[in-house]
Amino acid sequence: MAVPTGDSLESPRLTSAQRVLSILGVFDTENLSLSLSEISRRTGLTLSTTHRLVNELRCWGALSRSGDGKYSIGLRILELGTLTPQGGQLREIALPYLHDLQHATRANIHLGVPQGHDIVYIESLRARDTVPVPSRLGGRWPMHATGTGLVLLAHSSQEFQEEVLASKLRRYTENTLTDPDALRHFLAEVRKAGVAVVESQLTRDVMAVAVPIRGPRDHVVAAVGITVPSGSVSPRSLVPALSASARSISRALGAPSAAAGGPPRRPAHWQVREVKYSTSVAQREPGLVGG
Amino acid sequence: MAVPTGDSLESPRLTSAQRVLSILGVFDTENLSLSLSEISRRTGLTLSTTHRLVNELRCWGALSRSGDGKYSIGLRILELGTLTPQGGQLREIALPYLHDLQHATRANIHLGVPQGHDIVYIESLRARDTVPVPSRLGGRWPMHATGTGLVLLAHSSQEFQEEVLASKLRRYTENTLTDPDALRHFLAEVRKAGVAVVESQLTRDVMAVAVPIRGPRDHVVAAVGITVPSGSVSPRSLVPALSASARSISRALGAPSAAAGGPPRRPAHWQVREVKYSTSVAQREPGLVGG
DNA sequence: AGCCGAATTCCACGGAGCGGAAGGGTATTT
DNA sequence: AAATACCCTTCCGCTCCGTGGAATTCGGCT
Repeated sequence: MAVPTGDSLESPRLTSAQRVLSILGVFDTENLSLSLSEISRRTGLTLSTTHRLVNELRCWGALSRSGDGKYSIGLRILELGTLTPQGGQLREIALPYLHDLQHATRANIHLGVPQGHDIVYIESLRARDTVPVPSRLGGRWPMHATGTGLVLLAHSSQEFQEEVLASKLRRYTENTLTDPDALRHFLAEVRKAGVAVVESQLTRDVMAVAVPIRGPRDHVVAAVGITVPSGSVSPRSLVPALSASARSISRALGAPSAAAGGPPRRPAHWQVREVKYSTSVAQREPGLVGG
Repeated sequence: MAVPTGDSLESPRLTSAQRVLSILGVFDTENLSLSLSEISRRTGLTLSTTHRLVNELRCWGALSRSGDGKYSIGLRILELGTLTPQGGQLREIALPYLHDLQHATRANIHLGVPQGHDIVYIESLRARDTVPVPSRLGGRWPMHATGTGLVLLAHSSQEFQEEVLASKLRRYTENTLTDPDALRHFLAEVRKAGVAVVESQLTRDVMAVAVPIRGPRDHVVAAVGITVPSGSVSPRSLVPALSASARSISRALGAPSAAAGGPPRRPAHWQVREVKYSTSVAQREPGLVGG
């Protein structure tokens, strides 16, 4: 159905569920707390509608009201977020290894998973005495611009890779890989070497090294990366520690290829119903995090 | 079955926003992934309604579908959760100090903020070689049952304390403080000593030590706690490190009483009656839907 | 005071969303 | 192999809920 209005501000005909979600969607890192009117303006909803929905969200705990009368995201959302397969179990399992890795390398450590064309960081351990990197827990960046993202992309399906390569690839620095052919070549290298080393792709004078993490069916489910200031240390020297950590995490996740010594260890009493195409991590944790 | 009998599940006349939220609400730590039908049953919504709403949520990223066709909470929720004032900035600021604290003590570290009558953990650093404690990031427990919760309660408004004491106080172990008078006495001790030391209140054979963290207006905005196995170390020996960390975090948050170089903190008179809005504690929900 | 913006409440109308029912798929049972 | 029992998906008419405009209150600023 053609849109009859030539108005630049057409009414997007939202469903009521979309209205609710659009309210949550106006919050971002630059808008951590917003007044009712601001929410109304940014969503395009009328003030009365916004008022009613915001109150329902607040009662449920999805929004909270701070001292100045403004609204921000509520703790209930934080709780919910820990229930994601990635942010919950995967992060939980990986965390001790990431701590060890940071302790050993004193660098910034990131753990990321794919979502859409982006990579989302489900953990970000920042070193105190190194360059600040623009990545935080919950942060999202295009895959082609980060070391961890390129690792994930390299191990994605062929069609997905082409889909990403065909999209608009934003250039962040002069080093950002945006040429499809160059990227294809780079991704092949990453697959072959098992590690991605990038320099100043997203941020100048920052080097990143990243390797994949595999899950129960040996699929790449996440990537772990280290970022250090350019020239501080040889990136290659970080690879062994990084690889070891990634392998430990993979093993803890039940990845066959990372199984210790003998045959692939299978989590007992855990019936895996044959799944068609599992792009996400399996559900239950083997439960051997501690010692 | 359309009989409006006095069934335990009567039709609660939900608004459409509540329907959306109720879908998100059926996920918890024991139900990390649910099929469409399960969501439908647990929410009480009809299958077709559930189907439509779930799809809208999935398109937006609030839900994701895993390989086996089940749904779980989506990464977008995780991202949103990092935008909460507590889970975002506060956690971000506190994290390095908590890491140091864990490194020094090798114990479980928790950072919690109040919500309703509960305490919610916005960070949980688990020691590898100690007892497992039933607390995870995003976990929620009654204030009266945890060391951190008791600290927060002790520094809440008088009326809020009474409100909590008047509510049903669940007993988790034989040590759980459930008697209002005993609790009042304990809370007074906590205020006086500036630290809460509890033993096996929530979990047997686990000791917890917790101290408050103060924000810009010197309000207690969070609590940090350590848990160790009973008898392993003297809880008192952990207090100095814990207090130092809490003070560092308070200072980083801009708490006047923790300002660098200032005079030793005096046992503040807590008659700060003019609590305008304490951003967190005074979070009641007077606005009831409908009305 | 007067002005302005924000927040809150009220109400009638219209169409979005609800739910019943039917169709198609897949695994489990007889 | 037929039968059974789920589960997921789609369609469509009716109804009731949500919408948005207007009116009211509140608070800050000149």
